[in-house]
Formats: sequence, C-alpha cells, structure tokens
Amino acid sequence: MAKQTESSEKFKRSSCPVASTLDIIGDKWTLLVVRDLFAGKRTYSEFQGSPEKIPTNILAERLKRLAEYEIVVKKPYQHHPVRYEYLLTAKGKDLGPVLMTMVQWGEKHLPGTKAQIIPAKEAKP
Amino acid sequence: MAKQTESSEKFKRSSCPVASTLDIIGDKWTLLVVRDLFAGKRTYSEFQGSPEKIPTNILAERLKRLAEYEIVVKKPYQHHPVRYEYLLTAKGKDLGPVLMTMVQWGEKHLPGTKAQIIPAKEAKP
DNA sequence: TCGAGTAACTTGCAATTAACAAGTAAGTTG
DNA sequence: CAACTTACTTGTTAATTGCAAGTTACTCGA
Repeated sequence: MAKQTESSEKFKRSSCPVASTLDIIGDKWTLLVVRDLFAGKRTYSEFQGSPEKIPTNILAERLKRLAEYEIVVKKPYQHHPVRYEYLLTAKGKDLGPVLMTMVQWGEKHLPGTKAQIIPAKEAKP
Repeated sequence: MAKQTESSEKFKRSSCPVASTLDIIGDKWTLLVVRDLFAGKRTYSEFQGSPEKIPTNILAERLKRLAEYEIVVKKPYQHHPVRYEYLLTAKGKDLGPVLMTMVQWGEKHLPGTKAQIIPAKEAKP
C-alpha cells in the first residue's frame, strides 16, 4: 500500500485525459460508488446496501482513493457514535456527465438494464 | 476461460445500466482501445504503439471481448499476408459520448492532460 | 450492568487478473 | 535462405479481488 510519493502527485500512464481519467475511475467499482452518491446515498452502510454487493474492503479502499483525489469528502455528521458521511465535491459532481452517458449507452445497448428515477433529495430531517 | 453460458448472455451484477456498462468497459484498458479506434487506429500493432504500452496479451483479450460484445468487428483487409483490422460498430461508435465526457473531465480536473487533435483520416496508402 | 446490536472498518487468505518476457506461425523482403 | 514483420500465444511472477471473519466504539433494552 506504499504510495509512490508523499505529495498528491499520482502516477499517470500518459498525458491523455482519457487514460488519466481511467487511472482514477477505471475499474469495476469506483463509478458505482459515485453513482450511489448521485443517488443520494451518503454512508458506508448505504453503499454496502446497493444491489451489486461491493466487498467491504474494496469499498473502504475506493472511498479512501476518492477522498485522496478530492472527488469526495469524508466528514462526521454526528459524534458520540461517530458516524461519517461522504459527499461529492465539485470535482465529483463533474463526473455526472460521464455517468449519464454510460446510462444512455447501457439503456440503448444492454437489454434488461433500466435506470431508476432518482427521487428528489429531501432536506435532512 | 470458461464462459458461463453458450449464448451471448453475459453475467450482470445488477440491472443498473451503469453497473452493466462497467461490466463491459470498466477496466483500465478497454476504453483506451476504443479511444484509439476513434483516433483512426485499426490494427493490432497500431494499438500497441500507443503511449500507454498495453501488454500484448491484454490487448488480444480485450479485442476479443470487444468483438464478443459487438463493439468492434475484426476483418481481414488483405490476404497473403493475412492482416486484420478492427473497426467500431454502431454500438462502439455510441461510446463516443462516454469518451468525450471523460476527456472533458480529465482536461478540467487533471493538470497536465491534453487531448490531441485527431488528424483527418487519410486514404489508405 | 450485561448482552445483543449497529456502523464503519480491518485483517487474512485463496482465487482471479495483470504484467512482463519470450516464443510461435505465416508470409515477405533483401 | 536468413532476417524481418504482424499478430498473436504461452509461461511465470506480481498485484488485485473477493470472501469471511474479526475489531472498535458506542447504543439500547432487560
């Protein structure tokens, strides 16, 4: 788990924006977490509840990575039982179009897939 | 290398179009091959020439997968020395918007990345 | 106050996948 | 005919994933 440098400079395969983007989100799970965030999920256990059943160690690692890349921020939303929530940053919200184009491609070309209508987010109770 | 079924039905983690799309293109290399196809590359050795230096066994496997999913078609473009070219299908061309949104995200958020202007394709020599 | 429960992780492996180097087959060129 | 090229395949090692179980901190009900 050794990082290559102390700084936030990460390894890049090339200067191509597609390749560099894939270095960050190019795996089976990362964008699913981002999708869940767009769907209004905020906590570790909410992510675990998704139908794809992400392994817990992978979820933890991906959340850490997403925080390192400043796609999400982790903050406690209550103390005593300290509980954390993960929120999309502006950088993370900018992944929305990537997700949307995947939804469009999937719905057009992969039979049996169907995006859910995301209910408008309510104010926190 | 055993497939789960004889038919072209592939395993899906869920009915979510994002998850199902990621089941196909959710890795570090697949979309780079698609990017190269959009950039006008057509042959195995042209893909190998890209700056990310994809391992040859992975390139072969990904091309096979892309053909199975009908994102590309493989066809010989000359006999005698049989040489193959890979071409995007309509389904593959529909991945263009996914690539474009990644370019936009990368250029905005990943310093040092820069999309190349793709030169107009010349006639085959 | 004890025991069960919950959220958010961590740890330990086995199994799968990726990476790297080398080798192969068919055909062409000097 | 020896070297070269394209398009792969094979073998081996390294890294990553997936699954199960364990941990920590705190709450709640009997």
